Amino acid sequence: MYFVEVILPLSLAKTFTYQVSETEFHYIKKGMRVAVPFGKTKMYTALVIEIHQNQPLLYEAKEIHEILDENPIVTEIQIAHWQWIATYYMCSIGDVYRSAMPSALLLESETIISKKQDLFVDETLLSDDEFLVYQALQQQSALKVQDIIAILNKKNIVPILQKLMDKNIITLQEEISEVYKPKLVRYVRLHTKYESNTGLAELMETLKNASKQREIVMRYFQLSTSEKKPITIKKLIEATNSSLAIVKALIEKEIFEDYFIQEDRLNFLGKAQETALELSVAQETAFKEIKASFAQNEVCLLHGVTASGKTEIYIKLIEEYLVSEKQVLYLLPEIALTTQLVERLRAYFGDKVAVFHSKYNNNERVEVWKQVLKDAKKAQIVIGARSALFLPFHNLGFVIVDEEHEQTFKQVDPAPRYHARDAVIVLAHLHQAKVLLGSATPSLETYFNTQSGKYGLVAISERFRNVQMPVIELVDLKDKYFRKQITGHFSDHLIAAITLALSLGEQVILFQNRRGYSPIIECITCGHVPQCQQCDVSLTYHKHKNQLRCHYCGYSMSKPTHCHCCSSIDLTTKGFGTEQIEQELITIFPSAKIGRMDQDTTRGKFGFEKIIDSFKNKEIDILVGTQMLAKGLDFDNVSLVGIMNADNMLYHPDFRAFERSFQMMTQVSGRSGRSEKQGKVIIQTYNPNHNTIQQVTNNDYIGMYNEQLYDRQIYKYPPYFRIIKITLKHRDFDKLKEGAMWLYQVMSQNLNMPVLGPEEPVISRIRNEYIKTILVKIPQNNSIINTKKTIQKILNSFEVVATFRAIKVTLNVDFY
DNA sequence: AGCACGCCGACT
DNA sequence: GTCGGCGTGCTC
Repeated sequence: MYFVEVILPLSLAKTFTYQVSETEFHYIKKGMRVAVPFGKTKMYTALVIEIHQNQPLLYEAKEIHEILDENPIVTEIQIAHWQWIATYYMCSIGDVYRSAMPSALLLESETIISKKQDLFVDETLLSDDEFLVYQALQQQSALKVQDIIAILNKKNIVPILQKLMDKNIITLQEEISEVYKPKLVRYVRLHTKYESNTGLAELMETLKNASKQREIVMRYFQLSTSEKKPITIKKLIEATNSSLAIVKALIEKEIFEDYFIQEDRLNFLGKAQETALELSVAQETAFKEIKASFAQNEVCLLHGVTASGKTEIYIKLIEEYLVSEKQVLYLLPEIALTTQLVERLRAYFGDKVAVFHSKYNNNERVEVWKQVLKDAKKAQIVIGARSALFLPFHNLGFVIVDEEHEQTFKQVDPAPRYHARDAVIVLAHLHQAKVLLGSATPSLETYFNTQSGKYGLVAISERFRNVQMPVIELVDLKDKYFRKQITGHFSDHLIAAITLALSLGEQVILFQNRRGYSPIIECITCGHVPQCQQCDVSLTYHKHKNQLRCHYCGYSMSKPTHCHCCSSIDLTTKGFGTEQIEQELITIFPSAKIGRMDQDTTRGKFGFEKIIDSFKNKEIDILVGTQMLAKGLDFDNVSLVGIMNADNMLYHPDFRAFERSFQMMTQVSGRSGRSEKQGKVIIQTYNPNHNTIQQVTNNDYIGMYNEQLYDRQIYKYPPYFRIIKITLKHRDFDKLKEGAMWLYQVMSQNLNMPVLGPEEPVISRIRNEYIKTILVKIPQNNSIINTKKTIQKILNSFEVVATFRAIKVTLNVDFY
């Protein structure tokens, strides 16, 4: 007997065993997909990871439904990598499988309802609902479950279908349909009967009274002789300035016939334009140092100040790996950044560059997947956000993780909650490839690894083309308020600097790390603050839409005219966001053009690009935005960056608050002065003497690193301790509290390390679910693997307790 | 994750 | 009396 071991795209810890025939046994290879029945009704796309002859003893294995691939579409390295992710991040392999594969390759079955052939139905015996379904089936031969739900306007349709089955009127069928659709382009050619010369004369004769059609035919001949290649319908219509209807008429008359050719979606037609790339002395030195470092270490950190020209070094390195025919992966924190970079890389590498990220549609993703799988030239360099690391590389030689410190590399929800930087280092190790991490403000962990000798370190301390680092000036808000030198949220100093920059035709960026108008609306009389009904947060005021909105669940209500508590009409706002800054700018600088960039203005597919483009084209003088601004964008006409309030970042209840504040302020400052002129940065703060702010001002990364590292050691945080966060959620507060306490006690008794909690997070209720968290801090010298095993065992016994089973538990390893 | 099975409240 | 709510358990 023959069996295969498969992974299912479900959050289940186990693999499953299915029976196959002898022929199938010899055909199937690891990494192929098979459709399998699972449970009573469902069919899933499973992935074969083992082929064996060990019959399961406790159950009878079902047979697979069909084999979906001719060749493996997942490599063995990938399967090994997925298994590492599942173990390390404590999730099921099914979770990894589901998020790693483009969804078009992972099909679920759908129930198709169809009417039995040639039957006589006594319609009077049908209920109303049954009759409606029966009637619908007379018009359409097959219906989906969703269709029937829509027809009957009911959620539970199973009983009705059951009755129709009993009456022998319908049958149900499970169907898996391929979602991936190759792109087909429609072409025309002359019908075969006119190919001969006599046929041609005959054709002209038939068309002598149809001038437009005749013109098209004539034009077709011209095109086919001049182009010497097939002609698309689109081209023919354009060339003759006619319409599809006329061409269709010709096809119907059997003068033309149409046919389809499959086309590749990943067609970049441009050619590499730039060839010679000159590195500056500093860049050249760094380039050589990186190569030297790769002789020793698998991973190297390139720590270059903002605008030090890291991209040019990346390009030079990529070139070297292309020569040795290796695949290159370039990871970026944000999709929005890809456009700028893709253009730049394509200028050098032409059609060898492929792009992969989650905003791509399913078909495009499948095509990138297939190109990478066959090690095609047109996908030799892949640029993508974190999910690109799941592509089926065979021959990976080099990985770049740009802006390595960015939190967006860590997936928060859903599982697998992996960190792309760390996961890709493991992947590179499996391929024996090299990894270059790049950042102006490296994460503490990474820099720590360079200090311990685990990673190599290469630094660039000067900007590209000798541009100077910006001057950073601090404005003491306390003093300014005392002297009444504040208009809205702007100090006189900042206003003067903006005025100067505008008068010189230069652009300004203002940074405020909070969207909306103001985070809180408060009643002056009774102090009441409107809260979200479902979450434990106050509602944020959005002036433009005159709404109060919850940033956690999206709930919104129109702005109240009076206090819901005491009916007073004296309402005031507290705190401020980008929207309010924008409003104030309009009154202070009425002639300036002002743009805003935050989650609210960058919705939609090209929202981000639109704002960036109009800023680049100088259609915007002052750009106000949130942290999106900090993400490695290049503008050369920005001479001033203003940070509206540095303090709200510093006092986040998070052990990384200072590190993050440093990174964010340094990155935003880096947007200033990218061409010959030295840029300026103005930071408004109530704490000008705060260490972190001083470190930003002095561009003192090492100072920040040493100070924070000391704190991390004292307070038991990474890199000295690894942290696993366990989140518990339930609608019933008491049940949650009891369960969390039980879990905490068992864990602190069984784990020989700090266990903290159960704690209520700052936002302790979201969408009507209460939340508690427990933190486990694993010291450096402890075995991470054994600790995770113990935690898993404890969680298993937690699930056995009936009252706790309903509590949702999520695990987040390295949750920062 | 789905989905069926099974036990209790609100309707004809 | 039934419809339909969701708690529980299983899926090779």
